[in-house]
Amino acid sequence: MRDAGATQERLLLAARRRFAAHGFERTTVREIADDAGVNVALINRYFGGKEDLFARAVAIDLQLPDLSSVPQGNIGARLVEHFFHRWEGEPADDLLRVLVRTAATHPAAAARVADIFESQVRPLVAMLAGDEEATQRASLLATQVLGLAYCRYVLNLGANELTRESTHRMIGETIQRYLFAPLEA
Amino acid sequence: MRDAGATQERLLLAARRRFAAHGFERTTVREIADDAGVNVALINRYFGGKEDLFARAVAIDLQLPDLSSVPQGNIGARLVEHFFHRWEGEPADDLLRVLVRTAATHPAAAARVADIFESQVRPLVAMLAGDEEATQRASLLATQVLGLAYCRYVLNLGANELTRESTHRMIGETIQRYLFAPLEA
DNA sequence: CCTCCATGTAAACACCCGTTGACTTACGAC
DNA sequence: GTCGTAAGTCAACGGGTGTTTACATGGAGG
Repeated sequence: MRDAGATQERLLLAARRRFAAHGFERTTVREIADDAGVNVALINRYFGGKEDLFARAVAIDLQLPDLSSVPQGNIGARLVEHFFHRWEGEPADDLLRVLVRTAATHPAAAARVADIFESQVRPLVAMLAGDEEATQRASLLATQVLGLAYCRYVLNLGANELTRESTHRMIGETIQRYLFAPLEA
Repeated sequence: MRDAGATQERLLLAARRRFAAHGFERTTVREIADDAGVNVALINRYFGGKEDLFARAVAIDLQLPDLSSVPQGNIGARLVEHFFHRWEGEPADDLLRVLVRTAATHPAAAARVADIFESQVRPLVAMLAGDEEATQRASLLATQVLGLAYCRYVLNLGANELTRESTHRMIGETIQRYLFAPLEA
């Protein structure tokens, strides 16, 4: 009944939920502790403080799919499918939302997004489209994917319209273009 | 030297700057008052409180350009040009940044974005592409434009790469597709 | 069964922030 | 010139939040 590891996990889960829903500044450590069903002081005991808990909560892996066996013409669609699945499929859908929401106001989260971009997205794009234009293509891709996440999962803007099949296709084609279409006219 | 209107303007300007740079929760009314060179109490006297000052600070008009004389094939490019000019050209570039940054965590700002979307973007799209698919096309457009703003002006993600001429063209083509390309396969 | 340490609790501390009310100062009217 | 009112200042209050310290508790080892 008294398990330090389990309580740490419950605190992390509650923290991600709160941070994802209301951002860093608007969530209090007491709320998180209440959600987890433990005392507030344990946050400081186990993580050091609110900031450290936050850092642990946003230590997220994108789990980008293996695209080595996907035909080049289908990669855009495959990526969009992956992202939608990632955002809506699992119950722990807060994993990425917390990042997109909090990165707007919390420097550490913004740095984490930049890090994910550098270490996970850019290498993948480089592998697909070559090193030369990888940074620019990855930047373009980021604007569309993060924009989708920002509108749909942070602002709930036009949420009803963004799940339709045609939307997947339209955005998939955009990703495809950003990856492979010639950059110069 | 003692001009109520002028001090209110100075307070609004300082507020927009702070809110744009650090979001709503992380900026204090004392900072704003100091920037404006006046006493804190004036914020409450003139605006009622921090929330009301914020509401006034984000009362922004998109100033979407008149597209009636633009050939249909150039509308995407024209819109992208307008957005880049709007974001980078003027000194008061905080006007939109404050919205995109704060909407992630402040309900009033999120509501304001939704309102701008409904009252300014959707009608324009409806005029260009017809009422039938206007909502979906406007939603798609929003994901790309807000994503660009979010990456470039909130996160500073790949900022160096996103100003190039080719980027304008790539994103302009995306806008063009979201406005006019057939939605169904 | 007793003891000891990790686990968890409770209360208080220290600080910051938004707000308020009483006070002071400048400017215009007469 | 003086008087009144708007413009601006000052200091204090009240609430909330992250953190800390001292205390309680439960379970494993002797």
